[in-house]
Amino acid sequence: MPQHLIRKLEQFACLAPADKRALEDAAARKVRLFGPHQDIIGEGDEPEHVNLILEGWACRYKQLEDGRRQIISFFLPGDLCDPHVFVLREMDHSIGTITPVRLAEIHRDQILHVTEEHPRITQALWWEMLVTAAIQREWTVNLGQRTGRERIGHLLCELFIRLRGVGLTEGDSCLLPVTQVDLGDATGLSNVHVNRVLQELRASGLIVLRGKRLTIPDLEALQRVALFNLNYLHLYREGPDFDANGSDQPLA
Amino acid sequence: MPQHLIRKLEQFACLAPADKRALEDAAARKVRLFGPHQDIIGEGDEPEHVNLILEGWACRYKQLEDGRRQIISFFLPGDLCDPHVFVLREMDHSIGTITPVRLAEIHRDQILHVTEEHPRITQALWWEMLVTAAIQREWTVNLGQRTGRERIGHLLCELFIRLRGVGLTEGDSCLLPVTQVDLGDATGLSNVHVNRVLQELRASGLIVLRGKRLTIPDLEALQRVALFNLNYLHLYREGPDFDANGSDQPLA
DNA sequence: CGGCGGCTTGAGCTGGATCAATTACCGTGG
DNA sequence: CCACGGTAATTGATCCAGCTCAAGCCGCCG
Repeated sequence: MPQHLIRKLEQFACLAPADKRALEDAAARKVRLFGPHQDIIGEGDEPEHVNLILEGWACRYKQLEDGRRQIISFFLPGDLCDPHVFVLREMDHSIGTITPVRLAEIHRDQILHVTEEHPRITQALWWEMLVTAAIQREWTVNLGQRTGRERIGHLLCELFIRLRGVGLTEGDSCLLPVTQVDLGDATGLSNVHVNRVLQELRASGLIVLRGKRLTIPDLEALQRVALFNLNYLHLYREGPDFDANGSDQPLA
Repeated sequence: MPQHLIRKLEQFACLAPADKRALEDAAARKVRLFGPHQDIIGEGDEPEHVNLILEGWACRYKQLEDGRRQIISFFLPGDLCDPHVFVLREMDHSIGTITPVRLAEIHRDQILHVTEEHPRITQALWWEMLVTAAIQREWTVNLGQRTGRERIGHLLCELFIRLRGVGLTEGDSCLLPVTQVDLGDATGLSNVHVNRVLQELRASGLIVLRGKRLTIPDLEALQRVALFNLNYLHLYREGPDFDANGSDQPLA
């Protein structure tokens, strides 16, 4: 079931068949379905388990008292919503679906068990946590320094490359099941302005966007326009003989 | 030496004397001094150890090719710069000082050793990592949704409360050793505009700022103006009989 | 005393916001 | 097959928060 997670982790580590089976097992215990635009967990709730997105898109968001809403990150298939969140008492933000979502609820004991038995997975989850943090930092840069066109371009690059990492692109295109309002909430722009920026990107041939399908004919060109530097996604890969046992896991 | 770190962690967990000794020991091995406006580690470098700020202010930042610079987070005394960073091959951002800084370089094995022997510390470091991530998310909201005055107000609230947590406030005031350019780089505003916002906050009596000393006569008022909600700092505290052994550590 | 980094202030400009329609795109029921 | 209703995309017009440029000022240090 969790092919996407496995595929993602394999960008970093080589997992043995037993590792994969352990992940499959953990993700099969409890599967839940959500409709579009539904909260998976809300601010103030107590997190009880780790959610693994199996299918569909979701997002982390925060709403200010006066209604302004910021999307803090997108969750794509294969993404884990905080593999450790139960250390904290309550959620300081919400997680909601964008499309219909199928997810696996993984109990904390499961996580504990899997990571105890499978050092490669532990190592790979560390990598995934650190990359998630790096993405969050990059969003800070995006919102703080980039212009509208750069922000949107950057976000599209990131999403495309992340989707590619879990096998959800076809050639130079992918699905982009978000509204322009969502894009605005993620980039700190108004929906009207998002619309205009998208037109501009279309007009300069940097993207093709029809319905929910995004095509990026020349990814490098878009990256250039958006000042997108791949390094923060840390997509190097350890050698095939990589063995997590050989390198100690910090904090573990 | 690492009183600030200990004090910070004690906001969350009760540390035994042995725990504190272990932290003191780890932080005493290798101490380094930096001048102001110096890089501690740069983008592209390979991280070799964990840095613990003992004294002074530093920041994480990222510079775009054309010179635009975003401060991604501030490091205050007691802050750890990524207690796990060596999982990644190279830095995707830089860390630089603001004031002169005294820091402890902690070797990864040290961290490993301390966390193996001291579950309460492990738990507390998890808490600190998660709060760091929450702060990063809040910055995303800050940059994406808040107005200039709200952004600056929010940042000042956050810094004040974090400083208070490590014992570096005196009553309603603290040191704020950053330039207005720095504040601009952190909030995505121009230095000129930062200046005007500060004037405005001063004029409305929300802050007193003379030289490097910031006074917040009415913190709640400033919080209200900045739409600052304390919850993301997770400053509840476990009971005095809290014992990390009783609650499993995830991923460990 | 002169130089320099940082703070202030003024003036004019603009990226992006807001407000207000209008139009395209469904999915649904008749 | 079409009419209907709701959501999302688009367009136009106007406004403003925050930017840029430029100059002056202040305090500190060599």
